[in-house]
Amino acid sequence: MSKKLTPRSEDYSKWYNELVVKADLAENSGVRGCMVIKPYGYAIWEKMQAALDQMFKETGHENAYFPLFIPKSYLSKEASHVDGFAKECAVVTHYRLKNDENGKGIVVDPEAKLEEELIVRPTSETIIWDTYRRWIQSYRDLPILINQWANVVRWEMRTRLFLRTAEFLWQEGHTAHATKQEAIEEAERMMEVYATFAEEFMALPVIRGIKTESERFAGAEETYCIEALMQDGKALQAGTSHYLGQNFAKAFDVKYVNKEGKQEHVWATSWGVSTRLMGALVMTHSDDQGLVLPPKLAPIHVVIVPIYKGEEQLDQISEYLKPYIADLRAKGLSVKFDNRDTLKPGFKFAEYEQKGVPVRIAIGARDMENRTFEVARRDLLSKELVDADQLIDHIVALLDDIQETIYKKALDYRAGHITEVNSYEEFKEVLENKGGFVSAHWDGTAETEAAIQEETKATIRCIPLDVKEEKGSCVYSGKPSKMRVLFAKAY
RNA sequence: CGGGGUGUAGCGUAGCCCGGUUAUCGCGCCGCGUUUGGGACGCGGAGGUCGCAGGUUCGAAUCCUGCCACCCCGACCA
Repeated sequence: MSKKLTPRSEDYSKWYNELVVKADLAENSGVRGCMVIKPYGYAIWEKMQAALDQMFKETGHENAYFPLFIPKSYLSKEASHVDGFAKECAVVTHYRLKNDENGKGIVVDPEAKLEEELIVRPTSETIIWDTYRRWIQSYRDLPILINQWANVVRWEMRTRLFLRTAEFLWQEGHTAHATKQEAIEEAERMMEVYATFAEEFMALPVIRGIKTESERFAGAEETYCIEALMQDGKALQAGTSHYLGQNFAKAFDVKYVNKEGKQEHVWATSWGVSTRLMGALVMTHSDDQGLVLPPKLAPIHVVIVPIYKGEEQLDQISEYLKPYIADLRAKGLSVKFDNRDTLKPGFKFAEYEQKGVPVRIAIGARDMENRTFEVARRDLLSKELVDADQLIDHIVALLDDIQETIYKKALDYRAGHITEVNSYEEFKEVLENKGGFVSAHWDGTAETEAAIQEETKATIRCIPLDVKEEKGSCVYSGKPSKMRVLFAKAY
């Protein structure tokens, strides 16, 4: 790497991009704003998918799949929804190419213009609600609890690897309920699922909260979110869950007959997390040597690097290791034995550190003689000798410890970067010099929110769910305020 | 979409302002040998539409025009 990488440096974006590329997660594809997710990066995404999918199933959801293309007219049925997405839609206008008559290669066949343009989904509310209309007649058909794993396209002005790509992978849940209360509970439940996933699997502490009206999802009545803090002091929205009220049901005329025989519009939610979580993972735990992966999401838990002279010694080590590898795998661990002969151990050490493999075992003639293994942990970059007899138990416990340690580290960092302020001067000073979340009183108006954003680039990340009632006055307007909200500069 | 910057081998780059031999260097890659407890060394070798398309010129990586991609800042956003 060309310069020392530090997550706190001004050049954070460079650090981030280099780290992602060097750690073999992803790269820019050259197709505007799209990324190639490499196998190692995708393996992490698959781990995330598996964990989330199980949590969705445990909360009663099923997977389904809806079309990529959305007729333009669908999008305009819900007024605020179209306002929110119209400016970033990819539009399909034709369905055929032909050879240019002047021999200039392939051109769009003007004869093949679509009667109605198709939008590449930026999110699937509209096409799903158009479908739900046909599926729902009676209260007996409710609730519908469906999740979709898909890709979506948002023609963003500016893209950033993992955090904001033109095409991204995500899951979107879309549920329909007979009552308002049930829908609100669903939206809150899924926010909690996301928070649990972030904290237990990603080792990423998050703040549960609700968005202000101006930050709300286009078409939602309430947007719940989990907000995380990155190492450079910027906030990142890691997941959202929306209570949609009856907005989409009314726009798409989705009604059901209740027990009393009366027609009613259904109540809706939608919720999603995306490959942005990969960005959160990188930016939360990484250090100057590369990635640090939480064991629960690491594609490789343990890498074993042999240290030897000559083929004969390598064979001896391979043979010696067999039962240990089998035992580790029997514990459900993903173990890689790196017996590549062309690279020196030091090179391999550095490579796996860059990739964030949680535990590394080094084994050579000396260790076999002493019946020990050299065990190194990625998070602390420390090494110790472990008795061969205790290896398996040690590794299992070590992985748990790493998961917990990096979570605590991130939690401590965040705790040190939530600052209560009581004046606008202090507000600006903390934002400028320290970063992180700024907890401040706010008068509740969109005008104040916009003015603060204009002047400081900070937005209200959320009104935390566990906020305490507390009399105060708005840091900006001085008007009375009942509680503090969290501001931050955000990605 | 507005402002700024960059584009030369897989990666990182020199050369560009001021046009002129065979386009520079490092890493990586291939072969052989020696190595292997923290990113090895020697010798030999391969690899280039200088982002793309036009133009100016006897001659363009270098000057001009257009386009594309990427990076940064802004507006927008998961």
